[in-house]
Amino acid sequence: MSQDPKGFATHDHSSCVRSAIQAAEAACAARHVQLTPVRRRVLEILLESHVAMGAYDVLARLDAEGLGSKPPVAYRALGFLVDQGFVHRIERLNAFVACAQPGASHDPAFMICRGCGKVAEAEASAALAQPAALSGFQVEQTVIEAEGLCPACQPEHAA
Amino acid sequence: MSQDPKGFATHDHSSCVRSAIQAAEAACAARHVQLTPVRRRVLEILLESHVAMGAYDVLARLDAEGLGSKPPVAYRALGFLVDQGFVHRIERLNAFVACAQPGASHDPAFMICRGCGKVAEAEASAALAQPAALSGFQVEQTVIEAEGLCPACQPEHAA
DNA sequence: AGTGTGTATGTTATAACATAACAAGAGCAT
DNA sequence: ATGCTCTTGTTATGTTATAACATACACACT
Repeated sequence: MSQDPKGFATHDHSSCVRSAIQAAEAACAARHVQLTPVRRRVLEILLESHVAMGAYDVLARLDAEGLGSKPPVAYRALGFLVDQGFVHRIERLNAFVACAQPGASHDPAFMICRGCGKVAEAEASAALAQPAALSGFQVEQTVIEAEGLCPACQPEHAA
Repeated sequence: MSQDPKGFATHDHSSCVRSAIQAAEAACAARHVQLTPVRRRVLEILLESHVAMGAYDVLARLDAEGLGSKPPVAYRALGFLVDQGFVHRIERLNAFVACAQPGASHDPAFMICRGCGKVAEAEASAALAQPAALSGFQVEQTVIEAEGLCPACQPEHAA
């Protein structure tokens, strides 16, 4: 698929959230796994923005809401959401971001704005297919993360 | 350049080490920075294998040799080596590996074997060029890390 | 109702990774 | 000898992540 990366463009965020939650609910039902209150709330928290959050930031929110105060609570919920593909881990930041394209590609690529922290999701070209084939390496999972500046955070060059 | 990834193939490792050290010495001289004993030793330690090491593993080695026992010693040396391009940080592992291709590309891509831990370095195709252009994102640095199995660690399928 | 099973959560403790901040030495130029 | 810069030493702490064990809850079977 050659989809628009979507990430940084302004968009109807509330519908973005709604569809993500619905997709998660549907997927959980289909897979016979539970979107429990903690798990659902963590997903909602991450969906509030397209900014990546650390596990302890998420935990602080849970704590404030009385949903849990100890690290494993946050890590377990995040682990579940990552396993189900509703949330992605950003290795570069040791942080987590809600999946922007529910149902779309696994092994996505990310563009991380160092200005505003927003993370956009894009299609991962098979970046290592050729060298892997050459060397006989069997790729199981690929991390592709670019850091830089989103359009809104770039210094105006013309004016 | 469309270079052989080299990584997992057996090779003359001592010459591999020698050339890396020489390249580092030359580069340091050219840039008027110092390859001090600690820095040099850290590079040598990482060069002993193509396996990524955590900062604390490196530190343990330094400590055993009387070269330093506190985290900042290791992190400073590693930071220097990364800045100079002699060592790469593997985000996925929170670990460090000696650069296998002194002088070659910046922004390399890595293949990480989950069996033996070896890390091979390859050319990073411009994996995000297209989506970045589409969305107006200005890429400054890219992390490309594939995890999987190197040829030696793949279960024999035929026999 | 009682019991077993599986899944999820609560809690303690600790492991693993990383850096801020300040003190002290070493080399070199003035 | 004084000041400057770079490097290292050290203390303390911050940040990220998980192992291990206890508890609870739901459902299924008898």
